[in-house]
Amino acid sequence: MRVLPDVSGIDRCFDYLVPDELGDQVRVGTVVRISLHGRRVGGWVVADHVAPPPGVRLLALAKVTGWGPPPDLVELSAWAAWRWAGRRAALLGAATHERAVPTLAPSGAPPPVAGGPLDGLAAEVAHRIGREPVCVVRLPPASDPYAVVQAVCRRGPTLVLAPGVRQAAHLGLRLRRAGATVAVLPRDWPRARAGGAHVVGSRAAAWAPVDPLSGVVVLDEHDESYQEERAPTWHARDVALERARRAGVPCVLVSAVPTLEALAAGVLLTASRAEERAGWPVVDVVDRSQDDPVRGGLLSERLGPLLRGERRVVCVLNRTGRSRLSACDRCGRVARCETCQAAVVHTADGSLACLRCATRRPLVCDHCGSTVLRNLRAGVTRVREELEALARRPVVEVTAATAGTSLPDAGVYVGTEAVLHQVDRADVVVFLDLDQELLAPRYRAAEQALGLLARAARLLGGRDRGARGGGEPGRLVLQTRLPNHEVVQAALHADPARVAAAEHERRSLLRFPPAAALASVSGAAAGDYVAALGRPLGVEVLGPDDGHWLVRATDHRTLCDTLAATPRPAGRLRVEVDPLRI
DNA sequence: CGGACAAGCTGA
DNA sequence: CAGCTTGTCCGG
Repeated sequence: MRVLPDVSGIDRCFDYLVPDELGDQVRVGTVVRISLHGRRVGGWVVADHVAPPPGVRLLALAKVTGWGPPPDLVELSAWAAWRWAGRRAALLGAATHERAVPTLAPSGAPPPVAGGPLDGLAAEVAHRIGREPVCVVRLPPASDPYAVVQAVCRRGPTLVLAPGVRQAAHLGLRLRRAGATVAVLPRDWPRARAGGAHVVGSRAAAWAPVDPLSGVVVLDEHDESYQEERAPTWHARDVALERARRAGVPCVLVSAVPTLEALAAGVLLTASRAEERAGWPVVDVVDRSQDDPVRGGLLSERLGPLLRGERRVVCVLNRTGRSRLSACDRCGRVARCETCQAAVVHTADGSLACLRCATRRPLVCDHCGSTVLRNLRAGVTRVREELEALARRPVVEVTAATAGTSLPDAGVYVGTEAVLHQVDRADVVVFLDLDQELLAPRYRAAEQALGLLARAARLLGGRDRGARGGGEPGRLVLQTRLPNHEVVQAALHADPARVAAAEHERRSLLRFPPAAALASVSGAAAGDYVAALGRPLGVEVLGPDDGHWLVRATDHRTLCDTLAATPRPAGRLRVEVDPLRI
């Protein structure tokens, strides 16, 4: 047996003998313990009937721990280790239950899923998945994707991915109520391994066993939580696509705002224009291009009546703290750090702090000594105070720091994008400074901004939302100096294709994914590694920028072959293939 | 990763 | 030169 040890720092296999009494328990994927260099470590069987290298005396496996991934996922882990330039053990770890699984309960095989006739887009999906390997279903934010899931599940055991554990659990419940056998990952891993069940889960479930795999659905395909943040930075959507391709089964990518990666992978199916419009809220564009940039502030006149009513309002501002940029009211100079010249932020305790080098100083202009500083870029904490004055009712601040705590009930919330995860419904969502998203110095900024708008749209429901909210449609208010930006126009016209078209052109021109393949290389050993890459045809190296290099290649094959062919120098090194935030 | 072993440094 | 640290190598 060939075994890959689960030890960071060892990314190679060793051969062992299988004792006769364990023979029937050991197959490709089995989790075992082995003696390696005098110590006992865990590992996976990755091949059997191997010819060991000549001249080595084989040891016997020390123990069989239990069930691991099936052979197809063991093979997929080798592909993913290449694709994301990482250790194979990290991927096999994702494909394995966290606790030992010594035995499996026998699987029954009851009817996979019940349900009535499908209509509209779901019927179209049911029809097309027979002939298209990959379908991209653009479902407006307020639409329920359940019928699409159902359409795929009818074919047999299906892998369904949702961006969060909550959504996955909810979906599992609905499928069960419809009479299906469902394993909700990670809890029901042993049941999934036994086979005959649909499997639902979040990112890691891309590695869940499904037997026999009959189809794959990825919900909210654009959601960035599908990418693992630690290296190897594998993406559940791409793992799902490859799994489906290898198994020869359909893969359905669902999103209100499909990524260019998804659109490049399959055929696009959309609802009718009328249906798509109905699934987006009413959008109010507050054009601030004529407002004074310094004195205008973040709260336009349009907000007053919305805030003072009875409606539940969520305001989004992706800046924490009180002020991210201040200028002296007397001499007009921007407040900067005297040590490193970065802009200083105004902290809650009333001092100025540099986020780059941690220097602090009192609230004084370092040029003219004035103590009056004007707030040019208010953060959430400051805006909460201003909103409360304007709304004349309590305003609750929500940031990533308040996640997991129960939010106080209030009529108005203000927060970073975390507020869109923590509040589950709203009558009005206001993006106080959408330009910050539109102009963010990241190549995916437009897609990411539209993703935020889609998430906000889901809190609001469609423009035809029924009984709840007193019949008034939800409103999405966008404060911007760029009213003609394609992201604003896409939301306004419920037409995400406007962003896709503009982005496709831009990324082709600038050679950003999916028009090229990228990897970000950082860490103390990054320089040595990048030097060792050489300059193969079709590969270029950019940087370093702040200790990060970018490796760009014409396609993933070229990029990943080059990365795989380069030995890793000693020292810290992070290779991030397909970085989302650059 | 972590044990083994070798080479380098310190103090008597 | 013992006793310790630091570095490099390698595992079936």
